[in-house]
Amino acid sequence: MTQSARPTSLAHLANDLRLACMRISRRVRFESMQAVAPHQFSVMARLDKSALTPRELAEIERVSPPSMTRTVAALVERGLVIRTDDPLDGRQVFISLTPEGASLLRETRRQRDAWMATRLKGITADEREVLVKATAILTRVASE
Amino acid sequence: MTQSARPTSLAHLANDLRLACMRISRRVRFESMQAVAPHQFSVMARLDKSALTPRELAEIERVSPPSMTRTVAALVERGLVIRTDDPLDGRQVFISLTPEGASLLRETRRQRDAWMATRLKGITADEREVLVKATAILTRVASE
DNA sequence: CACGAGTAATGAGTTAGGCTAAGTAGGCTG
DNA sequence: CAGCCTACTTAGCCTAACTCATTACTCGTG
Repeated sequence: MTQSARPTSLAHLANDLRLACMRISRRVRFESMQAVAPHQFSVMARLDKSALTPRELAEIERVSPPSMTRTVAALVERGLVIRTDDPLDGRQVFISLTPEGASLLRETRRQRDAWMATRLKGITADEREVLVKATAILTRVASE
Repeated sequence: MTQSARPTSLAHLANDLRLACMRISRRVRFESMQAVAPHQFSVMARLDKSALTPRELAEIERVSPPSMTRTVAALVERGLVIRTDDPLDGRQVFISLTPEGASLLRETRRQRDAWMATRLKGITADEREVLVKATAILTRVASE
């Protein structure tokens, strides 16, 4: 009630929309499978598109290189990612998903989507139409 | 583009909307002030409306009572919250924000809102109207 | 072509926050 | 008032972050 019935100033919209997104995000993370720790899952998600070096992963995840070494080691241990030597630069290694890792990633995403879809079942057709339009805007805003 | 131009099935909407919310949430968390650790900030936010006992905080944050003891101790140490004995039940204590804690909370929220508001400056009036409606729906969905 | 500077990754050691189990103090009830 | 329950804390362990130091390799230059 405090959220939705307020004047539509930009500041209020920013506040309410931010809170709504953060709550949704929080609940999605909570409800989904906990097969790997959040920081491990985050790394796996980065590897979905392409293989990366430990340093790149560390920078993307804003973590120190030794921490990433540790996280990667744990994922290698579990068979979810694999290390490959760079043939051109002997100092570097590439980290990529194993089939098991890719499968786990897909499964987790499927569960998250399922949770979200369940939530959306209760809305009306009009509301759905609003959310479809809003999603396009939000996606653009998030990527700016 | 992969996000917004897809058919409006419930499954696609769930996926796109979830991703958009999670990205926004992630970016807000990244961009805002890091004066206190996330779990500490979360506790402070809970104390904004009213004082709570350690047990209540532990349950809300889904953390064990000893962990909450530690978190609260760290916040007391920094002067951001204060412990008050319950005059009716000598076992209990109440945790509440100090003026400094309340001030830090406001400042962090202000920063987060500012980030979000900046993002929203670029949208059209129509889009804003869509987001206002969507926010009400999302807020309801997130609290179900 | 050898050697010093620079870079990638990792190892060692510390700190912080999570947990469980156990302890202490205060309230409640037969 | 004895015994039990509850609220919180302390103790001890585990994991994951950090910094600093080390190893292995690359590259540029004298």
